[in-house]
Amino acid sequence: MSELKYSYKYPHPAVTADCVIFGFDGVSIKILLVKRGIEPYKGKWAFPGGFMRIDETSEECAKRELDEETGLKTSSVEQFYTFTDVHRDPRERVITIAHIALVRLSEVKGGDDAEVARWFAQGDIPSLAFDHDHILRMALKTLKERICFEPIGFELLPEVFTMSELQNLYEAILEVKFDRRNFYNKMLKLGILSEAEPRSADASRRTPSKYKFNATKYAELKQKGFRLEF
Amino acid sequence: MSELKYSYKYPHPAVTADCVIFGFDGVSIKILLVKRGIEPYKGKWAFPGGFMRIDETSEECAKRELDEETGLKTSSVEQFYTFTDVHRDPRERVITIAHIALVRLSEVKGGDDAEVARWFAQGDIPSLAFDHDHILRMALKTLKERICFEPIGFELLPEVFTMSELQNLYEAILEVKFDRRNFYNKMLKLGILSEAEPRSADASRRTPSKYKFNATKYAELKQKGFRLEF
DNA sequence: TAACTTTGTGTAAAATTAACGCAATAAGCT
DNA sequence: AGCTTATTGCGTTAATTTTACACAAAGTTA
Repeated sequence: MSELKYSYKYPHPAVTADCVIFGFDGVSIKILLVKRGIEPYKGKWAFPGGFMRIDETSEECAKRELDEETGLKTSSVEQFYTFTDVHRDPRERVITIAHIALVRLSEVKGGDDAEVARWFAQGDIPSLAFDHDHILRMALKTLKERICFEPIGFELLPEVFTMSELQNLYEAILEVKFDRRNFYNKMLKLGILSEAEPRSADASRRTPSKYKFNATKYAELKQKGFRLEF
Repeated sequence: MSELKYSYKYPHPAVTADCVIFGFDGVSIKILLVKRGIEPYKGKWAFPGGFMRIDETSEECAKRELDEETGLKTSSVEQFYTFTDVHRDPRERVITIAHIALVRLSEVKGGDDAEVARWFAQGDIPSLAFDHDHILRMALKTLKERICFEPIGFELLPEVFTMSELQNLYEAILEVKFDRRNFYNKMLKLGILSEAEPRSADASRRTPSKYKFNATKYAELKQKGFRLEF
């Protein structure tokens, strides 16, 4: 009555997919963690993730685990590094394909059990299970690099946003400060923003213009190979 | 007398590490392929690689396979993407962690069996085994990105090189042409080059200056976070 | 020998980036 | 209500960087 039904000539590592989930509340970056309910590292916070099934790709696995553990559904899931340290899991040899997921906080319904899944501010992350501290460092580094090549920010912002929100996002991810007016000019000149509404006449100075992401224009730019410089 | 000695409760994919090996002959990029001696894809060209052992990381595996299949030893091996398509190997479920290796052609001794391993010019690659065509496309894309952040070129060039060789390398990787004088100025201003010899007095105009990579200066630059713009 | 290539060293114009000014007006405070 | 502060749109100017070429010396090729 052995439960070990799957046998191989050579040892096979287990393969998992983990998800580093980023959100943005208009001011700072948030990261979603789940509290582990079982050993090892029971009670510690970790990234959602789990064992890859034999008939799914790592991205499919990451999305499935994300949904199962947090109820979030997002199309923006992409691998960024595979962690293969021999002793990263005390149970058996496990390698994990780590993914970055971007979700719109504005679309997240608050129904989650806060004891199980919680958003943490970037500077407020507790020590994590497994090698997830290491995974987090790599994820943050990757996010910084990607934001210069792809307008990933638009996956984090609501459909319609202000220039200040966009700037806050870039500043939060890149950990720098920009001059508001120069940032404004640079973004507009890029051409990947369109004004959401034609700025109503009664709008006063203090009411900011609303923008949205222009996917068509971005596709053209991407074709030529562009890069955001900061 | 079953040979299936390793058993698990759930199915485990096999994990391999593959190596896309780049070399540079002073003019163009070369890629090292090995001819497969066994099925599947027997007789087809492929990247060196093989199954990861249970006690080694993917990089250790990549280096070991590289050595075993081609006799090359290089320290510059780094993963760039993990390929997880469900049917990428007809035998069983195999995911592969793909690596980029950079080797100095000047240090490669020609003793290899040309029937088994051969350098191909970049535009001259035959159709490859498995999903290795896909892997190659990704590797070339990754190389283009990395060369803007790290002076990986210096792993491909001999210890001492001329400015033209360096420019040829950048042009080959990025598939663009630069103005010779502007490239020269930009590279010198960066400060990561030192003159190898103080340009002998009898050297005529046609004898180019020799440079080498200044690792100290690069470390300083890297600290600040730099980027090569092209 | 003539035509061409390769190398070192420039320079001037064009484009981009960085730094900052200012007025209008909403919001906060007493 | 009156005062201060913060936010937004729209500029300008100076510094820096990028781009496009010029030219002479000296090998190489035909």
